[in-house]
Amino acid sequence: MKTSTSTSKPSAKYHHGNLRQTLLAAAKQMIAADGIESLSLRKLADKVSVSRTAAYHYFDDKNDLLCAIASDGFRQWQQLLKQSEQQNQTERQKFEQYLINYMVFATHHPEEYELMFGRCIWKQAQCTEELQTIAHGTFQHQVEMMAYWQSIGLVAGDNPLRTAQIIWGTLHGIAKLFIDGVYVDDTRAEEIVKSALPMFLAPKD
Amino acid sequence: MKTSTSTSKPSAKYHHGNLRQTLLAAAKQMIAADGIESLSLRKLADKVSVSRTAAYHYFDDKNDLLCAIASDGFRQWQQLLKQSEQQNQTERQKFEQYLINYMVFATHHPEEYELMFGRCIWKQAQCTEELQTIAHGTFQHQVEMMAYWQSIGLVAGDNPLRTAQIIWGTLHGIAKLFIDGVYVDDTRAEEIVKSALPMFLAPKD
DNA sequence: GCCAGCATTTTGACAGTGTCAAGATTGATT
DNA sequence: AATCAATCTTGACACTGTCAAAATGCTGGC
Repeated sequence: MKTSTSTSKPSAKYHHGNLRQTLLAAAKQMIAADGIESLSLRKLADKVSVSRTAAYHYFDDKNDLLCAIASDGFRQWQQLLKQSEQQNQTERQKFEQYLINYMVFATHHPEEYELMFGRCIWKQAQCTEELQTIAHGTFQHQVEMMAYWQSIGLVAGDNPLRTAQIIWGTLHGIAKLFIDGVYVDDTRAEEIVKSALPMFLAPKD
Repeated sequence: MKTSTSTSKPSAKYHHGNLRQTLLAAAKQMIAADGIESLSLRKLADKVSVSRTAAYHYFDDKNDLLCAIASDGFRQWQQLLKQSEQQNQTERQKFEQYLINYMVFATHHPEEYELMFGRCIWKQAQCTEELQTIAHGTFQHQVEMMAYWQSIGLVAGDNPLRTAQIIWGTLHGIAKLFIDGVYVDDTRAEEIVKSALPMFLAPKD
C-alpha cells in the first residue's frame, strides 16, 4: 500500500506502486503529443518501462483505458465549470464565459475532447459505466443551464432541450472543425464563438 | 482495354477489368455496414475475391483509398446540391432546404461524411490533391451561398465568412453528435435543424 | 502464329498491433 | 519462515498495413 520503502524514484521496482495512475498520465501525454490513434499499449508500456501486458491488470481493454482518460476529462471540465460559475457577475457574462470556456477547453485538450465526445468511444466501442454516468451528468447540467438562461429571457427559444442541443451543437461543430484541421487556425476559435453569441441571445424588447 | 472476350460476368478472371471501381464500391458498402475503422484492406480484398495486395496497384495506400471514397462523397454532395438549387422557389425556401439537405446527407451517409469532414483524413493523414481541391471547392461554394443570403438580408450578420463558419459549425456539430451516437435518435435531426433556422435569419424589420 | 513487353495480380515476408493463457516475482499475512 | 494473493512478465496467436519479388495473362509487332 505504501509507495515504497525508499522515498526516491519508484522506477526499477517490480511492483510499481501506482502503475494505474502512471499509465494514465503517460497515455495522456502520448495522445497529447501524437494523437489518439497512434497510441498503442505496447509503446505505452515501453514508455513506463513495464511489460506489454501489464496494463491489463488495471484496465480490461484498450477501450477501458481510453474511457478512463475520457472520464478524467469530464472531471476536469466539470471542475473548470465550477470555478468559472462562482466567479462572474451578470448572467449574460456567465453565458458568454461558458461558451468561451467550452471552446478553450476543446482546443487546448483536443485529444481528450475527442475521447469525451467523439466517435472513438461513443460510436464503435461500448463505454464504461463510469464514463456513461459522468458524461450523462455533464450533458444534463448543460441542458439545465441552457434552460435557466432561457427561462430568464437571456437566450432565445421556447424549448429548452432543443435550444440546448442547438447551442451545444454549434459549440461542438466549431470545436471539431478546428480540432480536426478543417478550419485552419488563422482565425481563432474564440472569436468565432463571440460572433455566434448574438445569434443565441433573445431579441431585446 | 475491352471488358472481356465474353460479355458475361467478369467474376473469375485474372485481369479483373475494373478492379478500382469494384474495390471502391465494396469498400463503401463495408464501411456503411461496419464503420470505417473496421475496414481492412485484407477483408476488402477477400470480399472482392482478390489477393491481399491487389489494391496497391490502384491506390498508394489505405489512406489513398479512403481519400478516393471521400472525394466521391463530395461529388455526390455537390450533385445533390445542384439538383436542389434549381428546384425550389424563394430564397428562404432554398436556405431551409440547404440546411435540411445537409442534415439528411450527413445522417444517411454517416461514414462517408466522417471521411469527408472528420479527423481520419484531415487531421492525421495527409489528403490527396484531388480531395484537397474538391473539398476546398465545396467549402468555398458554401461560403459564397451564405454570403449571398446575407447580402440579400435573409441571414443575419455582417461578416460572410464568419457567418458561414458558424452556420456550418452548427450543422456539422449537430450532425456529428447524431452520427457519433451522442444524441440518440429519438429526436430527429431534421427537426432540430428546423428549430435552429430562426436563429440564423435576420430579424424582420 | 508467336514472342517480347507490359499491365495486372499474387506470394512471401516483416514489423506492428491487441489480447489471452500460463508462468514468474514480490510483498504481506499468518 | 511459509503461504498466498496481488502484481508483473513471457509466450503465443490472429490480425493489420505494406514492401519486394515473382507469376500471370493480354496485346501489339514481326
